[in-house]
Amino acid sequence: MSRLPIYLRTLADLPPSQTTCSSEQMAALAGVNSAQVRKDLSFLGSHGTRGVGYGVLELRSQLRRALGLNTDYAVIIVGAGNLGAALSNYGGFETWGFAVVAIVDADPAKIGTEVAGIQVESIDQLEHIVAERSVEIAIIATPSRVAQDVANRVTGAGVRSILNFAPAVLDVPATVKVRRVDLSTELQILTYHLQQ
Amino acid sequence: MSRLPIYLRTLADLPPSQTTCSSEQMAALAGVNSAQVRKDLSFLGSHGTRGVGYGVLELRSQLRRALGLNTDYAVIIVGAGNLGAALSNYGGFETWGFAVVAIVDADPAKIGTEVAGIQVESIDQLEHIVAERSVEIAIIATPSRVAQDVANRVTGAGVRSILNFAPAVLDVPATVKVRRVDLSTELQILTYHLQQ
DNA sequence: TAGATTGTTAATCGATTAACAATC
DNA sequence: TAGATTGTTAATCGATTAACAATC
Repeated sequence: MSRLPIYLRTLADLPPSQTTCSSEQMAALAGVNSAQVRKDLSFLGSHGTRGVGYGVLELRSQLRRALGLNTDYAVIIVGAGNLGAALSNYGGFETWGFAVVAIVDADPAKIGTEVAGIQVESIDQLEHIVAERSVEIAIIATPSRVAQDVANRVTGAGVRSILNFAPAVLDVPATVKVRRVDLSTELQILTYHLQQ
Repeated sequence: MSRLPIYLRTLADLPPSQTTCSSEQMAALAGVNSAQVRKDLSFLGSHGTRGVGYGVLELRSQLRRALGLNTDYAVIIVGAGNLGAALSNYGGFETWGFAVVAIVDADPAKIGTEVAGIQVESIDQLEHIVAERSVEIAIIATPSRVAQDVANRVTGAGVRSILNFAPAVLDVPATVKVRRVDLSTELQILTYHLQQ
């Protein structure tokens, strides 16, 4: 196992009201095999007790550490259009340790307005903001036309992780990680089952 | 292979200016192994010519058929907030055979306004719209609080595919397929590599 | 002690890839 | 014919799972 399986994230949220939990229970919860759960947990340096199960509190903090949920990551959103606004308003980020520290846009009419309680700043400030606020993740929510430009600028400024919502393939240095959320692909996958 | 690999979709868009294309070229394009390309295409009932490659036009139409890109799917967007608006404005849907036939919202202030050239309708009309316009896919872009309610209503109305943007797990009949786009998970995956 | 559950091995399964005869 | 590329087999690789001794 080179990388932590993502299903473990659901277990990082286990209610501590239950003091222990068996691999069988966790498997049912996460929809995987119990042997897999035991194997993955043992890889983390397991702390189960035979005949009893795993201590939930211990497990939670262990998983959170392993999954990087204890650190806060500073996020910049580039593009204050509908998508940028939707992302800013999205409630789920803080829960998982992401802090939106800036929203920037190129449109002078948008600069200075508030989106989700954050003032939109000028894209001219991008490099400055990234450096000053230790931004680690950039979310590109611009038209595809300018996505590559933005990617160049954020990577130039030192960002090493990009979440790209623009329907465009970005060309970045190998050290930069890009994840693309392609809404069409998501719909595509849904249609597999429509065709029986 | 139980299901068509999604990487084939990139090949369905091959420029027909090039009359033939080798498995090697396609592999480079899609970032997979050439043997895999040949195997998958042969599964579709292959039409390559040894020593030459695959006919691009033939391949395109074959892939489009196999991937279901020839049919048009009617989509309803539930929620005309920032996310709903972002999705409506998203240019990529039509390209892949999805037609947004309605946007509905519960807020009377939003009903009647235009989003991406489509008039927002009342959520009261949901069942009526689904039936009348043969809606097959629902996109849930509402607050999580009401997501389950919406899911109940759209499945009740006959929708069998849901793309869920609300950070909530939906409880639906087994015959209904739900895909959840969880923005936090996407960020999560990005952070794996931040931790070296 | 008896029952439950871990941790780990070995078996299984499936997916990926190398290799090459077939053949354009 | 010579070179290129397919289609497919067999080998490899990795991931999943069954099974069970260890042990709480």
